[in-house]
Amino acid sequence: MIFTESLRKNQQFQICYKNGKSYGSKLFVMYVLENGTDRNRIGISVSKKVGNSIVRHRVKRLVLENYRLQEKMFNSGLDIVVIARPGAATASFVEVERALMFLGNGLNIIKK
RNA sequence: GACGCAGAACAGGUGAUCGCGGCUGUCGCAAGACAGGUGAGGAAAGUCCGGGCUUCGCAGGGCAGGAUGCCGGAUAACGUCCGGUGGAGGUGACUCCCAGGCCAGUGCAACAGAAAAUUACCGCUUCGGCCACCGGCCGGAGUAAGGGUGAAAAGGUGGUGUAAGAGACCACCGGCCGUAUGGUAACAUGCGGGCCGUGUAAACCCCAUCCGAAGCAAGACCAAGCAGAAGGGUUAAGGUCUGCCCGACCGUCCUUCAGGUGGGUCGCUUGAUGCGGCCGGUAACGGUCGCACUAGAUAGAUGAUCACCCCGGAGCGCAAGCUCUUAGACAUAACCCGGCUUAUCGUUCUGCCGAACAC
RNA sequence: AGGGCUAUAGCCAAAUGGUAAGGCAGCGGAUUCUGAUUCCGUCAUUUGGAGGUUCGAGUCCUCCUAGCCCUG
Repeated sequence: MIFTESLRKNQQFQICYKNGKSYGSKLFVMYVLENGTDRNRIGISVSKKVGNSIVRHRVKRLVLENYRLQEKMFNSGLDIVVIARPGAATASFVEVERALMFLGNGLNIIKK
């Protein structure tokens, strides 16, 4: 991914939760915060309640793959945190794509 | 043939496009770019055992504690595996079993029952006395066959015997002791004696064997950075060995508050390794020869889309086949091995069984 | 990585291997003109699941399943 790094430290997640804007759908909750750089940072959080290791890993990959394919459509300079809800365990690639577009439009971070 | 039993292997495949982590090569001061090749499992899981490895005051002894528990073997070791013995199940192939010791000691056995371990309620027999028609009552002695209770009642069944009975005696069965034979042993079989305090050690416990502790966030090195203060103990207290004691070593240690870092390299994958042949062994396994190198991430790399084949499901059809649908089960390495346990859609192969079913 | 705890009626929970206490709630009844209070009665067929030891397991043993906690 050209414009994007990943969020790693718990502290960065906490800052995003505290100060960022949030929007939710059936599958995911998204937090967005401007980070003051020209690059995006994305963090994906999948809790144990969603499923076992296989399921959690798959959800993470689906979200990351979708973001990668749609990367150019997003505004830059953002910290994005995506939290999976239990319904995401059985979601397909297309369903994840729709959910992410819906959340992006709701937070006004998609380029027209 | 189907069903069944045992064992082994596999865990969708191929192609195209986009994408990720190591490795190698080329270019580049560097960041990085390009190319090639490589990249999860039978359980990677649960973390239930065992070992390697590393560190610790690396020495040592005892108690406590824990684990194992028929016999023999395999192994680095094991609670694992293999072969036997005994018991249980099945027609059978075969499968299952924490299977030492209540004649060392202590404890427990509710309710019922006379009695739950040196028992006698209802009974049975006999002797004496009294009342006296058959017979009954009281007392003494013998006895444990029968009844009833219970999960379990002092060997069982049948007979001899007797006043009534009793392993008192006899036959068979069971158990114990001794002995002989076979077997490395557990044990089996035979002979003789002879009938003896029930069950529970997944109750405490006894006996035999084994166990130092912690864990790759172990541990080693490099770089960067900071600031100390207060209180307490101080020759018997402390020093990462879970507890206690002895012994030996060190010379300051502990608590609270405050401050700094939270980066990198190694450990890190060549190993009790895998595959194949031959030899030894009933087997587990061992020896030897040849070939192979097959993930090493560090918030943690394998995914997505499309097409075809295969598999599963549904419909049509005598069948061949066609159409539609679904992308599959369980489950993601984190120092490494040997096991165990648990989850799992299915497919294939090998050997075996014969009660019932079909031909 | 290492270690510990819990699971019993809708909720809170007790029980030495021997009849699954008790309270709250619910339901039915009594008392009252009606309601509250009070009193009586009722409510576990699977003690988280599977197997074993035992004459007999909530309890003892083994293996699982959930949930929670501690240390680094």
